[in-house]
Amino acid sequence: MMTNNDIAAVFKQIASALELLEANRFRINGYQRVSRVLKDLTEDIAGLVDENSGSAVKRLATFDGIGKGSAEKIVELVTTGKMAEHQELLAKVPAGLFDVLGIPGIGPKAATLMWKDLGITSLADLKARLDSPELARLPRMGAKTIENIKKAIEFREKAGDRVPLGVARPIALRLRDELRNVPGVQRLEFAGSLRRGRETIGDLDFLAACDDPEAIRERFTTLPEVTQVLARGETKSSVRLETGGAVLQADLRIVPQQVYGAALMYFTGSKEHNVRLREIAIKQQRRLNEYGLFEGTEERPQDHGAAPVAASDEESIYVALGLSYVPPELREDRGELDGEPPRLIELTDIQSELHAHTVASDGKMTIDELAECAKRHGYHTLAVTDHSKSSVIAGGLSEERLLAHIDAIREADARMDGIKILAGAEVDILPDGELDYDDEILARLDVVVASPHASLGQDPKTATQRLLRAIRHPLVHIVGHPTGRIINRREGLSPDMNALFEAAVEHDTALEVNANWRRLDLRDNHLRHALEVGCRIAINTDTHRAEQMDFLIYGILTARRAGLTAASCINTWPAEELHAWLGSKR
DNA sequence: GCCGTTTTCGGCCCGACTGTTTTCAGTCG
Repeated sequence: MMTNNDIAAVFKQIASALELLEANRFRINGYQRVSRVLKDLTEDIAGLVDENSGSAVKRLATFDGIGKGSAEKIVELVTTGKMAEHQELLAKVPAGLFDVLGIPGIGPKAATLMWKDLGITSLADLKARLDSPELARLPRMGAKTIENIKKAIEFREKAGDRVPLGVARPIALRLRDELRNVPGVQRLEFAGSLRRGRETIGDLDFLAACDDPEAIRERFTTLPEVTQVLARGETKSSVRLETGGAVLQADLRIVPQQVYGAALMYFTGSKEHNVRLREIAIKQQRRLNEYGLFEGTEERPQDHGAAPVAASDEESIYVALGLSYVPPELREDRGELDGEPPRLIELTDIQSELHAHTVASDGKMTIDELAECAKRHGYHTLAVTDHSKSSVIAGGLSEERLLAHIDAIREADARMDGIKILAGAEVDILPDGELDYDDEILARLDVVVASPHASLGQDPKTATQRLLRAIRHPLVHIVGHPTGRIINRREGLSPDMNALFEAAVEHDTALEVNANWRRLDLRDNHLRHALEVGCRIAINTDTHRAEQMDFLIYGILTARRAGLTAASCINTWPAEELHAWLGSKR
């Protein structure tokens, strides 16, 4: 069974092969865009093709970036398991060369030279010949370049995957605060995918405005975490750093304060969003770059004394282009420039936590400690939701223990002021969709969060049926971390998400955005489609220890990326409204 | 390759930095 990601990977590889064969760069861009669009789709392409390959071509070609040609190639790939063009390219380009191209600093020109002139066809080949005189004889291949390639290979092997948001963000906050202490710094923020709240981060981007550029540059390139300085230019520096077990690249861009907004916009990206904005500017006979929005189409207007139409803040640039301000989380070229962006949910909108664990199962806090923690966050309601009996490793509760636990929760609720404590459970959705407690027990609970924990390698059809049963169950309020994926570690279930969303609307069951940064499940693009059909959403931290309640920000960022408004999130509702909704399922 | 409020051809974002260059190519984001 071919997944959307599999198909996207084929298109990405075609683009890489064409780069190595020095094809037209716009054609390469075209294939790259198809790959990106495919990754973002929630419709199961293979399923679409299975139903009717003719209409699948038409449907696929309706997505921006996918034309008739690519649509037909997708159908060919899904129906035959192969794509002629892809196979032809693979016959021309050695497979190992893609890894060489993946080394930072090695682009298509260098990789092609190594291949054609020296017969290097894999990363192993390259590593074996790093010190050979033939390599040094290639054009533009001096001692420094070779040294940089060595370090880049080392970095790539050590750094591995993109860094999860929850690892990168605390590091970035710490570095940001440290850099803000440098004398003369007027503004300093992080930008890039971190500011956009992506679930994984490629590198850390910082933007500074300051009186004394040399001071901030010096501090940045000599931070104790820095292991290598890659660039140290007038306005841009680049380093590799190791901290807290993470290996990352970080960039610092320094600009005058009066163009800070334009630079922040440019540095926040995404690249594709920036390209769209610049195209809009061109249509208006203007030019947009990191120094501002300028009248006319002259190159580098900032060098010729031109005054920008807008530059100091991001919003003024969107407005000058005739657009609404787009929050960073939405800047992904997914249609955010058409029409008015919604008013996105914020951290302070959250008023309840509906998924949290205590020492009764695998949490570290007692009921009282958990409730105090929730109170400190200003919540009006906390649901205590320990694991059910099948989650043996997590100390899941037998029916007897659960009944006693419910009593203890009720007592704590009676004892404590300032917060409503609800008796709940995180009930396993068993592999066949059955729940881990029977209905009589479930009916005694104020809140039922039903979540999949085991058999997460199920095929999509079985997984769909499994989750549908839970969504349709009249006593279930929320389906927790619906796919069970763990970022960079486990794919999780791949059900027909659209079928889940429709059922969730029909049965008034909320779907969770689990805010734990290892999960972020629902993920952003799933959630975007859930909102299109009108699902109710819960954002929960799944807290096991006090500090994990601060994971909420990752759930909020993910939700904002999907365009979630406060009203659609049950955790934002006032107590009476929330309690009434929970009660409607009893 | 894709696309269209200059639409079926002719465009397709823009700038910084490094290294190896005598004036710029390659890479990156």
